[in-house]
Amino acid sequence: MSDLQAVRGMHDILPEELPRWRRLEEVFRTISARFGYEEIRTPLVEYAHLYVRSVGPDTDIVHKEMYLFTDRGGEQIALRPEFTAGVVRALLQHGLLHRRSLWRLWYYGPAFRYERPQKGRYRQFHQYGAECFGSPYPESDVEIIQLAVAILKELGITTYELQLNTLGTPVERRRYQQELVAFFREVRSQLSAESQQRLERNPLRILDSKHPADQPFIERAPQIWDSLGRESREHFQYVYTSLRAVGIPVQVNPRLVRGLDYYTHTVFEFISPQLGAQNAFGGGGRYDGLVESFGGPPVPAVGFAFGVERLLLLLPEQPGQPVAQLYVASAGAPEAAYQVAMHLRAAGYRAVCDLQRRSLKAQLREADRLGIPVAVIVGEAEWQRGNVLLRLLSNGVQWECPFQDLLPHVRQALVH
RNA sequence: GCGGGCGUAGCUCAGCCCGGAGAGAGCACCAGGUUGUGGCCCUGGGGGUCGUGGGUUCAAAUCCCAUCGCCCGCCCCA
Repeated sequence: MSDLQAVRGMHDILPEELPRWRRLEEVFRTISARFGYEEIRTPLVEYAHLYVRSVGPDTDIVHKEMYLFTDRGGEQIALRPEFTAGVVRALLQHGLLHRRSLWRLWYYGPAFRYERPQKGRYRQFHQYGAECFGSPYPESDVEIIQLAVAILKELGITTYELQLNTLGTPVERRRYQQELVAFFREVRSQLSAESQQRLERNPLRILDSKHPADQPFIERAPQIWDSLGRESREHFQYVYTSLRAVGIPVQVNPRLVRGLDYYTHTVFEFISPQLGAQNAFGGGGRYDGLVESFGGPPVPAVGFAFGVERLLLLLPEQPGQPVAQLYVASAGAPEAAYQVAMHLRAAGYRAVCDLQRRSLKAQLREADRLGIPVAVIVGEAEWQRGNVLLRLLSNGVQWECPFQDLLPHVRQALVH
């Protein structure tokens, strides 16, 4: 069994689970389109350096979670740990930003992080996300969040909280970070070991530490709000008030900082109490400096991503659909039954028949179990007369009809 | 990367603490009862290296060690 085991943290999606996945994928497609977002697909792998530059050299993602390998040409390659870097790279590589000043894009697919597996956390996981390039204005932040909310609404997911914060401009953010470092240095020895490390590597993250030892200092720490200029405040205020205005409940969380280095201004997270430790099932924010830092024009952008596996944990059950509409059973005439099935398929019906040479009884049991509503029974005697039997599995009503007239009879049988 | 819990049939689990006679139950699956008719019922049947490896013992599902996997918390994030 151990050699017949999927790689740790990797999961099969079995036929019975696929209806729910397809439902999600369909909603992603239709709601994105409704907002005018276009799909983009980028490779599963990129040069590792891309993520060092975008996500940040001091983040855990780059530090210890990337799947890295050297290809046969000696290049350092990474399995994508997220999508934004690849999307920005594609935009620049193909010069798309010269063709249009605004791009609305969405993506969906697997991503990889070498983490300890847990419920809702896998090494191969799926993300849906959307990015809007070309607007520095808060209207685009609001649109991106509304897109996310529209998807949740369409899926029937209602028990969640949307948390919102701002990190200001890169300059303000840097200034704030320096203030934070200065503040926490004073009490360094009293902080948790993790936070002492964060102080050097990623000080903002001290703010969302769960460690009890850190809490009193976090409460007294300087607030980002005080480091912001007028424009940043107005930007945040606009986002907040217009979300409230359209009835989206928002919780301002001044300690929400998120783990990627490229965020500026608006950051947000969707969290659900149903998920346990991995309670964030979506998140995003503005990243105005990223495109330029890649060597492109100074194009502002905002985006977000959902963790699809976590969304799935929140998704209400779907009623299963039967694999076929018709079961063509044979009573001593298997070849004729196969012929009848092919006839029905040619007419567009989903029809299956027995492949195990089983008894009629077993065939009907199978049909019932599969939830197939109508059986076409091809019996030797009736076939001699050019007829077949139709049987409604719901109530056992059964009748004989000429094979010639099968299609109208089937149509009628399926109405019941 | 750290701490804890759990791995027995396809699934849910009992048995393990207090080692010993055939490795069990329910559900699922297959067949028969109806030699051409599903669901309910009855009868029978198939299916298990007790996660894996090692150790202790006359004897290990049961005790010990290691290892792998899953789950929970930390961490991280979607």
